[in-house]
Amino acid sequence: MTEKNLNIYNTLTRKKELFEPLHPPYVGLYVCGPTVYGDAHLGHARPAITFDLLFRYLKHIGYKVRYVRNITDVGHLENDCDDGEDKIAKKARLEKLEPMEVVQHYTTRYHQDMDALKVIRPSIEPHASGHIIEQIEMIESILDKGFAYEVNGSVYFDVVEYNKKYNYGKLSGRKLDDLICNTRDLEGQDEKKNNADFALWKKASPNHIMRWKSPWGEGFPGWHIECSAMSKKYLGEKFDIHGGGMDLLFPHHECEIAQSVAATGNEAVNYWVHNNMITINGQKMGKSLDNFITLREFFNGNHKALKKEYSPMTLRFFILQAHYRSTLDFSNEALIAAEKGLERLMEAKNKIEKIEPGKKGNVSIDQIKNKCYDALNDDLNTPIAISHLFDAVKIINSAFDKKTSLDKSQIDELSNLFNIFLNDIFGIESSQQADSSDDNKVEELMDVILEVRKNAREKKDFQISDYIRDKLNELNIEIKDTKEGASWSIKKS
RNA sequence: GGUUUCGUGGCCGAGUGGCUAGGCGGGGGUCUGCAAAACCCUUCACAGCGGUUCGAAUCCGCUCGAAACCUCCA
Repeated sequence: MTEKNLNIYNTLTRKKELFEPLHPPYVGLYVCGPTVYGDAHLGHARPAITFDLLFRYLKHIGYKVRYVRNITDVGHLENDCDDGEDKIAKKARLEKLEPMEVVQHYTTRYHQDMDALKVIRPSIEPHASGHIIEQIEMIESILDKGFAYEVNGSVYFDVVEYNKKYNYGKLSGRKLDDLICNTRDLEGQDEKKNNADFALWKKASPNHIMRWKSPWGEGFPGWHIECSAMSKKYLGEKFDIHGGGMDLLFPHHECEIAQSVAATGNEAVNYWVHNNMITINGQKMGKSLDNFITLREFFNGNHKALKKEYSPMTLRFFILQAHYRSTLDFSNEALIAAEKGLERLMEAKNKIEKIEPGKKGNVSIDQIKNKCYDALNDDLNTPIAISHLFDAVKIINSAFDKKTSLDKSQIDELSNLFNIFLNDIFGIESSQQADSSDDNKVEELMDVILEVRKNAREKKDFQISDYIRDKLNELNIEIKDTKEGASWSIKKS
């Protein structure tokens, strides 16, 4: 199909590297998913869309991809909570719900939001709570290898011991000595041999709701073990790509490396890929900073920082217009700009089939296509690829206006270009679904209205024709008079 | 304090030794009954100071400023 010369930035080496899977044509991809204790915000959309793009592109260039993205429903400590109660448990008590009820609620809503963004669901979406046994097994093998110790029903990873044989900090560029000196004092710290050690298993306090039996008593798994255990289970001891947000680099991913190496002796991941943050007023949008805007709020415009609502496709396009390793700053202006740009792109796409074929034009669609592939092969450079699609927009518009001419094969190539890149790879789809039978009625109705208006215009009765246009405009239906007659579309705002 | 990044035009964002990024906005024009759309033209740039080089926004150094991580976070 195409040359598989995808280059991807590997955080481990801090370089762009040619992507070569361990077992072609199969590719194993693991991405850290959400902790389901609240609605997803714009920040959550970034890794979802970034790795959706990678998933789509890998498949497009011919790989068979198993994409695993976990749901974290256990194990994250609340920072203001002294008894080691995890986030899910805390929320559950506040709302007097079963923890699993909270998990189910927010998982469903997460799925709805991701579906709206046209994020393809992963091949496997394992829950941490469903893999307690696997996590316990992994902890046992780390204990067996002598890289962990048990204290009081909790098990900690012995970073110092591990660092004697391996290199703790290789991913994030940290040195163990600095870590030991610089770590803050936290609850339960006194149980650890060293500050830098981290929990593999935590003993549950009496009021802790989420608890499981283990060889060390009742408790719950540590902060990082789920990803190691589940990636091993579904992708093997060694797999190709592990993704996630940059904020997970340390300690989460660093600990994952240590756990896998300690348990199996193998470096599990070949390529570490990290997306950057979305910022708001120059600061990371995040749960703890309380400066986040949920996806639902974007979709319906219900947030004081939003001037209007923004469609899922606008958000998707907004995210794709920046390179995934750059920070992306949110603002209404930027989103409106993205919305308009996307509209231009979509309108051009819809015009392709209406172009009348003529003489072969002096443009190379193939060249644009190759440039798009080059851009994506260069560490998924979507902004560049999109800029080439805008070049194609100019070609389309000018042919549609009969200022230039394209032959049948060029028109087909354009259609193909947009189908491949805009739809298949970028996952941008028309937000106007024409799938219900009601829409046919609307279609017929609009034909009648436009016919009336056309007659009025021919009689130069512009009062009537403008009245129709203005009234429809009030209903968010926009009329455009082109040389081929009037067309209508529903405005998104 | 340590680790890792970044600082591009009115806004968002690519690029990274010499060749137009792109989008949005602003200005002018063509088209149109008027609009809208489209098309054409146009404006505004690489934080500062040194250095390397025939040539730097791009490499190096310093200064200033910002962010992420070091604690749950996408």
